[in-house]
Amino acid sequence: MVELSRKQREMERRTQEILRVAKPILVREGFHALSMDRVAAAMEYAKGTIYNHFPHKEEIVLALAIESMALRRKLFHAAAALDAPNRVRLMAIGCACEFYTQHCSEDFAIEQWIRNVNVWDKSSAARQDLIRRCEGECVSIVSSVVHSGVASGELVLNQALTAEEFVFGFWAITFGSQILTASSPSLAAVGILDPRRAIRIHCCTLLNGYRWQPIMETDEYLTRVDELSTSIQSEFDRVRVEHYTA
Amino acid sequence: MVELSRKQREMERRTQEILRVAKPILVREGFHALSMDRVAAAMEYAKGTIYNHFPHKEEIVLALAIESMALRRKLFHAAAALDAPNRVRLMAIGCACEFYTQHCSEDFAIEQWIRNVNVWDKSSAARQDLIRRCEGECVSIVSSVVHSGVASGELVLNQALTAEEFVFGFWAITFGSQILTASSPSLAAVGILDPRRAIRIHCCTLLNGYRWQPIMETDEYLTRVDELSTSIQSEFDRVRVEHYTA
DNA sequence: TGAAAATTTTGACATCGCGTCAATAATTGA
DNA sequence: TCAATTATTGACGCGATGTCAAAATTTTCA
Repeated sequence: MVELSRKQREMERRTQEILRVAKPILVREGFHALSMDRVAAAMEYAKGTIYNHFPHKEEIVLALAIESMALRRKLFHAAAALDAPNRVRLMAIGCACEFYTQHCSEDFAIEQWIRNVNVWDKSSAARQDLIRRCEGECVSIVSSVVHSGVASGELVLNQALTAEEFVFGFWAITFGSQILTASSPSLAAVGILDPRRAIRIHCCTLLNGYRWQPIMETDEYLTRVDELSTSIQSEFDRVRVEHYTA
Repeated sequence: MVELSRKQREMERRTQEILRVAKPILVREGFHALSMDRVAAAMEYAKGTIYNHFPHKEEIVLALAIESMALRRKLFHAAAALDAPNRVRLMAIGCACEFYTQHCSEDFAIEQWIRNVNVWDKSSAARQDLIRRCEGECVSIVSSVVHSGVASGELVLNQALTAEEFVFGFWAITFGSQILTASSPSLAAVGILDPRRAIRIHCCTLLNGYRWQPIMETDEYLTRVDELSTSIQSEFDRVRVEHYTA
């Protein structure tokens, strides 16, 4: 029915509005500051109405995380779609990770909330499923590049690792370095001043260690990543803007 | 004065008792469940008395994290003290990380709380300093092994990376994989069934990529890490038990 | 159209946790 | 012994959560 559909659209529109109100509170003032009362006040609705959309604030957080992860997936997709050698496409996905952390820092911060047990356990199976699927798709995008590399003979994966386990290494080092950079109290004090550069070098060395062709020297790699990062920036920007305006 | 000192000792004893009560609540039921009222009730003191020891629960969490990180440092120290080639000592530190995550899982979980901005920002500069120092010491232990490797000629670090930046790569990949393993919803679904093994392989490849001598093949490395892990287990256990009984 | 039925919104309410602080209890010093 | 000092207590104000009966609004259908 048209009427029902209109109501559903209105409902959906307000759900989105709740998320728009909640996001800056969560990002700028933290989970604690995000209260149903406050969201309701900001929207000029009663608290009960907000509870009609989300059973608790954890569900709001997961809904926000789903949007954030969708943006990540789009960036990964754009990077993998590059018309370039497979190793370069993998580098481009690395650039996507860097772009996401730096220029979509709110989304990066929101994404981390899904790792909080309290948030995760309290939220609905439906949203948990969406998260799982999106994360799986991100891994798939990367592993498809790895599969291409194997298919084209640029990379030989002996029986020791599957493509997904190969990806896991880069996932871990990228994710780990970004979390540590964002949250480690002693990083600068200990002499790690440019963690991004360090990790780029490690990724290059790891790829060389697996003999992914063409082998690149550190300096060459750093230069190429810089160029790649610059050249792909506008495409990433386009994806981001489109994501936010949609 | 003896009297004053006795009082101080009693105060200190009770501070410890608070931590002993708080730890299982935090670990098993989460930050939210850890309330001052509950700690007070469990200890049969009034809430105000607990507030004489800690100004808020975040400070309790940081105090617990300091203990947990001290245990990590001891394990790192034990691993680095091994009478073995430098590359093997580095492997042993990797084993220490694995041991810590698996067999000191409560401490591993507590450690992560320091990365929560709300917890971190709320806590005292004194405890923040202790955390920073301990983390710095952990990095130092690892980088001293790297320095040994460089000094003995087993590893050539060109001007691209400092020893600390070198360490950062292994820190990131180890930390990242352990967080992902503990909290990533899609890991198993995506086909990463033995993340620890995958990361061991990645670390081996990375070390080989940097040509840290002696170069090891994957299979040889996996076997040696298994042996090493088994042989060093009892030492780690000793360190852990001593830490808990102290 | 209009009135009954269904749906949505509202905000008061019970409950719980935080952090404070004046009152109370315990300890110390002389 | 008693005044002074120090430590403990728990009631209190505040703010957040999640619920639910009452009120308001929308839909249905004669």
